[in-house]
Amino acid sequence: MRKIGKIRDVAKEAGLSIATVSRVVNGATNVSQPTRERVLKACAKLDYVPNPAARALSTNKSRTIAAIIPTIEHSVFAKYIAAIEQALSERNYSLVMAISNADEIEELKAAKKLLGMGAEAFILTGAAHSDELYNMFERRSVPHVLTSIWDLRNTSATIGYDNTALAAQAVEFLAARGHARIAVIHGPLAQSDRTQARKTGALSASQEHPALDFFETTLNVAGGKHAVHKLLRSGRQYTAILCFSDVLALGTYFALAQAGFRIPDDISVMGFDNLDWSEHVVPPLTTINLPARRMGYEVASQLVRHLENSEPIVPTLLSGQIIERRSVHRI
Amino acid sequence: MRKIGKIRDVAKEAGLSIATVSRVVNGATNVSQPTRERVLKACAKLDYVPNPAARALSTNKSRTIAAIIPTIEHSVFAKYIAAIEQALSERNYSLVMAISNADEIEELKAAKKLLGMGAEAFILTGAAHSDELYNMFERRSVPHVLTSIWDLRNTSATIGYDNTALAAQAVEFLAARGHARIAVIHGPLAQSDRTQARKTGALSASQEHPALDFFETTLNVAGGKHAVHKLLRSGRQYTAILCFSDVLALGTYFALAQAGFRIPDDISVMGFDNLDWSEHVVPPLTTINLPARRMGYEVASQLVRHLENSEPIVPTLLSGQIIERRSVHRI
DNA sequence: TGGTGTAATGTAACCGGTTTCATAGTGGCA
DNA sequence: TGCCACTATGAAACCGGTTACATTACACCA
Repeated sequence: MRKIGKIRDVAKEAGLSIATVSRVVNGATNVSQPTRERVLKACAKLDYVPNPAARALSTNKSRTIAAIIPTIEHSVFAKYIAAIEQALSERNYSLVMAISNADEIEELKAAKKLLGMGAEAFILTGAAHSDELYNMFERRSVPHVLTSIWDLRNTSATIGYDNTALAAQAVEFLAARGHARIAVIHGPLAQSDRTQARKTGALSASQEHPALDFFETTLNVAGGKHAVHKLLRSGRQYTAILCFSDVLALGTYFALAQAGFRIPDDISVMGFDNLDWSEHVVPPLTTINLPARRMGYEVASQLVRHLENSEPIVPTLLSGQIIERRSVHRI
Repeated sequence: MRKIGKIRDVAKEAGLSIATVSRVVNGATNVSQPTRERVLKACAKLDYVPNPAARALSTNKSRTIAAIIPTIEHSVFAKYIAAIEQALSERNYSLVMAISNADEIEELKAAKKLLGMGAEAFILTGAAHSDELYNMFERRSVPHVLTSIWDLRNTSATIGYDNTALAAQAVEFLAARGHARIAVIHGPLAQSDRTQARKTGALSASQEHPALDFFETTLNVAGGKHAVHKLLRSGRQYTAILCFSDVLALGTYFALAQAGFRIPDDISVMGFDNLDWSEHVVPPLTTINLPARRMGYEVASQLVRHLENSEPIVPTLLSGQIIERRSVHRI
């Protein structure tokens, strides 16, 4: 097993100084062609890879960006993280990731750790974060962006959707198709300002009509099922169920099937997210497309541009659209 | 905005040497209590956080472990990654992640980048990796473990399941319930040695009886649906469908519903993975539980123990079990 | 009382790069 | 031929920690 060379070894091997080796490795232009080749040959021979810590120490740059997400076990976040990783990778940055379980304390702890590990910038989800976290970012002037939301009044840059408007559109969409009594199923409000925003949006679009009843549950298939059971037991007649996540809609599909309801003949169902399987359920799910992948890509590339060229981070609204499929019926 | 202090500033503030500050920060025991307190106060006052690059440079440790996964958009990987992250986090390590899209070239590129970013160890998926990757690990003696598989003959440590045996068990399970003609739906063989192993296992358990037909498709809900369409068009009468992933099983459920088949009365369906929604589909899916979370945890903790105490990495078999629910019918 | 062992602290070398600045070498031009 | 401008290269300072080793101070004991 050959010994792995350091820059000094490479310099010795090539009969040059370490400064020249460094120049070649970093692609400086003021190196003559023959010299460059000698260095490259020596590098290859010694299997040289620059020590990242040394490099980070002297340049004061780690080329590492941190993302903290509430959970990865919801495919909308998985898509989003995949896009971030890809975008960073293309720009030769690395992603360090932590999962907060939608808990501000855990998030703060994770952020400290990631900062202490050299992250140069942070990608967060939503607007709700501990003051201490914001203070820390402020004091150390750590660039960061809030995603999945779009809010120009926020002091931090936001790149994401207008959850309020989108939920309002969904309600309007159902109302326009004659639905007057709608059950809304959503995840835990306490854990997600985005869910809150959607609820607000739905309410603002209804104004008594259509009538909206909200059912809070856990954000998974089981939660969707439970909510439907509850809603069925309530005895009220709903003509449509609006789920604030396709995952809940999937649970809704199964609970309704079990109870003998046909979609959309007996009751309509609408989702939110447009996950990759949404068009393949039966009947295909009418939902709102959230460009999670584009969001991840956008955040990552803006952050890199900011770090490399000090370009400002511009708050960006990503537009969602209603995807009409077969699960909503016109009354 | 206060200036963030370096170790020298802290030393000056406390009226001590940088060595003492370093000792306190790193929890060395040979520091007197009053001194420790003075240092801590100075640290707090200057908001001191050790520079990770400097630390990594002098200790030659980055406390960073890399994981390369084929895709994150399959929830079994998401669960697994979440567990890795959690385990590493508890031990004060960081996770850097890359996605290979099941492509050896991409994987190699990612590994180089992550190594060049300071990863101390690697977590890979499956056994199929480029020779160059193995050589690189060899030359630089990078600790690594292969997951999702278990193979004592592999020169690298493996921590995972015995895919072959598990698939065989699944076939035996169906055979024992009287199924003589089984359709097996699986993802792309070329991309996954685990899928290949499962196919091998299924074949070894059948020996002509039960008869097995294999349907290769994409690894998602749409793929499951397409495979079922094809299988239905084939005209053969299958009494059971075995899916090598619950995701495919979900597609199968919808395709069968669409075609007017009832599960399990008309045809049985069995899955593989036991994703969190598998027990909530209707009927609840009989499947094989793969302890993805435990696997992630195990890999991460073994790797950390290896890095910190040079403990050897011991290949570990994680047992999967058949979870019998309602989707398989006894003939 | 002097010697010795031990605990607490300081000094300085070192980790492996990048980068500033100095210097050597070269060709062009008067 | 001598000077200049410019390119290619090298020497050394520096990044911010850790740690081996030196030093100091003090308690204990013969």
